[in-house]
Amino acid sequence: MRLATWNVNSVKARLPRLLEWLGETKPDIVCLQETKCAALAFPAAEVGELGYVTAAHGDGRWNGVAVLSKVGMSDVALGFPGEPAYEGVRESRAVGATCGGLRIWSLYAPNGRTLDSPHYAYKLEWFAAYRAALADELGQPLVACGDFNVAPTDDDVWDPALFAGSTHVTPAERGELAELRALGLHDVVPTPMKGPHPYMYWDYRAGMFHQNKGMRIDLVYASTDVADRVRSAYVDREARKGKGPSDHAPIVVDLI
DNA sequence: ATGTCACAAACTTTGTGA
Repeated sequence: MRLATWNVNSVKARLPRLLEWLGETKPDIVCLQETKCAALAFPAAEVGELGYVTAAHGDGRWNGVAVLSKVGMSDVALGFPGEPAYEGVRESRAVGATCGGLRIWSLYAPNGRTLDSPHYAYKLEWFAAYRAALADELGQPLVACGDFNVAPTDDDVWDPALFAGSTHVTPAERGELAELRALGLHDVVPTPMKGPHPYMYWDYRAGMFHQNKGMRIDLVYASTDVADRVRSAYVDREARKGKGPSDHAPIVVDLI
């Protein structure tokens, strides 16, 4: 069983690359984030030709998440109970589905913007609400993965000093990850394709990818039974190269 | 590091978000 998660930064803009990558990598289950696509506009027919069924949750211009599966799909959940709204709008940041005997969540956590922004408070509330909702789903093989917009440790950013006073690295944000792990979830850390750090996000600007100034903010959190089945996990940095990439690379996890 | 990219409306340029 091969599982993947990828923040594609617009599924429409990335569609040729996504289809090529799916054909080469052949994951059984794929979690996508930042599809930036209304649910009805998702290219389900195109991925369908490769054998995937789709669960898409989308607003249109911003956010948007999806699960693709070749191994069946049931119990699709668009968002989760108690999911908070931002400025009155419940955004498309979580989609759940049961595929191939696994409970899967594709997550796109709020960015937070700045520490004094209402978006930061919303980010922390969103994590707490997700954790509460997930408590009802424990006891089955489960994977919660996607763009968490939090670097778990200082080793997960290229220069921790630059992040002083910024989002993504605060004790409060890292505390939310710790609370998720306290539910019995395990951080499946992928192997980097190059260099010592399993970064999968590099800003488009300033040659950050070339200099490997990246971050590990996309995470795979797996229940114990699933974590015990992990044979390998890697960051596919090849997918970040070339013309028209996302600013994130995919993570690929192989389960026994 | 603030050097790019994607989107949509104000639509051949700008504002927003990341």
